[in-house]
Amino acid sequence: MEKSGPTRRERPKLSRDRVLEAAVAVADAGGIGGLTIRSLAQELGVKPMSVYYHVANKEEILDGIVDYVFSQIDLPSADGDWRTELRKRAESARRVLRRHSWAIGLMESRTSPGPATLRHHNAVLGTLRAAGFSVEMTAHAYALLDSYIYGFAIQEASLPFEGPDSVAQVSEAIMARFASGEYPHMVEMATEYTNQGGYDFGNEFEFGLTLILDGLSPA
Amino acid sequence: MEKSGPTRRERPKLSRDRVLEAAVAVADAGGIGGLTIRSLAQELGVKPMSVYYHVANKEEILDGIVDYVFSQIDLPSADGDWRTELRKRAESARRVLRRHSWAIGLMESRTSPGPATLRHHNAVLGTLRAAGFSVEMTAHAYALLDSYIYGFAIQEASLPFEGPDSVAQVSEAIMARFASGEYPHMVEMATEYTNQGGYDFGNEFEFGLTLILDGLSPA
DNA sequence: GCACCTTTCGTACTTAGTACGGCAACGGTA
DNA sequence: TACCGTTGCCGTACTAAGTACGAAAGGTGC
Repeated sequence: MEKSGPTRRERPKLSRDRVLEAAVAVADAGGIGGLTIRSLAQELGVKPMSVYYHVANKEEILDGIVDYVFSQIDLPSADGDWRTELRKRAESARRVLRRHSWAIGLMESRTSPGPATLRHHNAVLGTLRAAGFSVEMTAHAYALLDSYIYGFAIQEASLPFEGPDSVAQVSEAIMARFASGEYPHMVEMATEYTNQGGYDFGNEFEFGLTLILDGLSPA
Repeated sequence: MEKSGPTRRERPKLSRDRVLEAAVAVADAGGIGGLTIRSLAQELGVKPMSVYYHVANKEEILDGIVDYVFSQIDLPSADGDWRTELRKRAESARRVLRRHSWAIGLMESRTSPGPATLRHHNAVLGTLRAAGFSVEMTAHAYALLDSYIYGFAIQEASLPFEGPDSVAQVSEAIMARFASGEYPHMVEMATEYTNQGGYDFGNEFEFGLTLILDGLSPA
C-alpha cells in the first residue's frame, strides 16, 4: 500500500559534514545572526532536532565552521621562495575571509582550534623555519602577518559598502553628516581619494603586505 | 502612612549613558554573550523594560558600546613626532581592546560608526597628513596600521590563555593531542619558545608595530 | 486640585536552543 | 520468518531572550 512520504532516500542523508556545509551557506547568506538551528534545519530540509543527532550543540557548529573556513585557505609550501609562498597564502586567506566575513568575529570567541586550523598554522610555521627564520623570529613574523591579515579582513567587513565604486554613493550620504566640519580629514580623504571613482579598499591589502614581507628577513 | 518602597532616588536615575556603561561592564564580565537586556537591567537594578526608554533596541546598545570603546583610545596629536604619536595611540588601542575584547567581534557587524569612532579616525588621518603623507599614502598607512592593531587584538583574544606564563599549562594539555607528530612546527614553537617561561604574547605587539612604523615614511 | 509629562514597569507574545522520549527503517541472528 | 538492537529523524515542550503595548507612579506648572 506504500505509506507514501519521503521514505526513500530522496534526501542524501544527513551527516556532520553536510550540517557544517549548510551552516556555512546560511551564514554566508544571512550573517552569523541568521544562523539558527531552525534556519539550518530548513536549509537541510529536515526538522530542527535532527541536526542534534550529528552535533552536540550550536557551539560545536560554530567551532566547526570556523575550522571549515581555515580549511579553505591555501597552505604555503616549505619549498619555494618563502616570500612568494607567504604572499600566496595571505591573499588566499583574505579572499576566504571576505567570502565568509562572519568568521572573523567568530574567531575572537573560539579558543579550541580544529584540525584544519592547526594544519594551517603548522604549515606557515614550517615555511618560516625552512626559510631560515629562528624560532623566535618565526613567532614574531607569524604574529605580525596574521594580525595584518585578520585585521584587514575585519576592516573590509565593517565597511558599509563592498567592492569598487560603491563607496561613493554611500559615503556621500554619510558625508552629509560631516557638514559640521568636525571631521575635516575624513572629508578630505573621501573627496580627494576614495570617492574619485574606481576606488576599492581591497587593493590596500597589497601595500601593507609588501611592506611587511620586505621588512621581514631570516636572521 | 508611607507606601514604603524605593520611592526616593536611592537609584541615581537611568540615562542612556548609564545604560551603555553598565552594558560595557556586563560584557567585560561575561562576554558579549552574557549581555542580555535582562542581565543589563539586573546590573542597573531596574526591570528589563526600563532600559527601552533610553535606547531603541539592543542593536543601539551594541553600536553604543563599540563607540564607547573607541572613546577610550588616546588620540594622537598632529603636532609632535608622528611616529611617537602613532605608536602611543596604537599601544593605547591595544590596551583598550584587550580589556574589552568583545568589541573586536562586534566591529565586524557594525557599519554605522558613532561620533567617538569618527573623531578617532579623523585624528589619525590628521596626524599622518600633518607629517607630510600624501592623501593616498595616508590611506595606505592607515589601513595598514589599523589592520595590524585590530588583527593583533583578535589573536590575543582568541588565545586560550592570558598573560605571562599561563601559556605553559594550557598548551601542554593541548600538546598531548599533538603526540601524533602531525604538527611538528607547533610543537617546536611551544617547547622551545612559548613554554620556556615568562612568555607573553602581548610582547609580540612591539615587534610588528616597529617594523611597520619604520617601513612607513611620508612620500 | 488638575492636566500633563517623564520614567519605570507588568504582562505577554515571539523566536531560539535544546532535553527527552518516541518511532520507523535497517541489519543481523536464531 | 520472528525477534531485536542500532541508527537516524522528529514531535513535544520547557527555558531564555528581545520587545510591543499600555498602565502606573512620581513630578511639574497652573
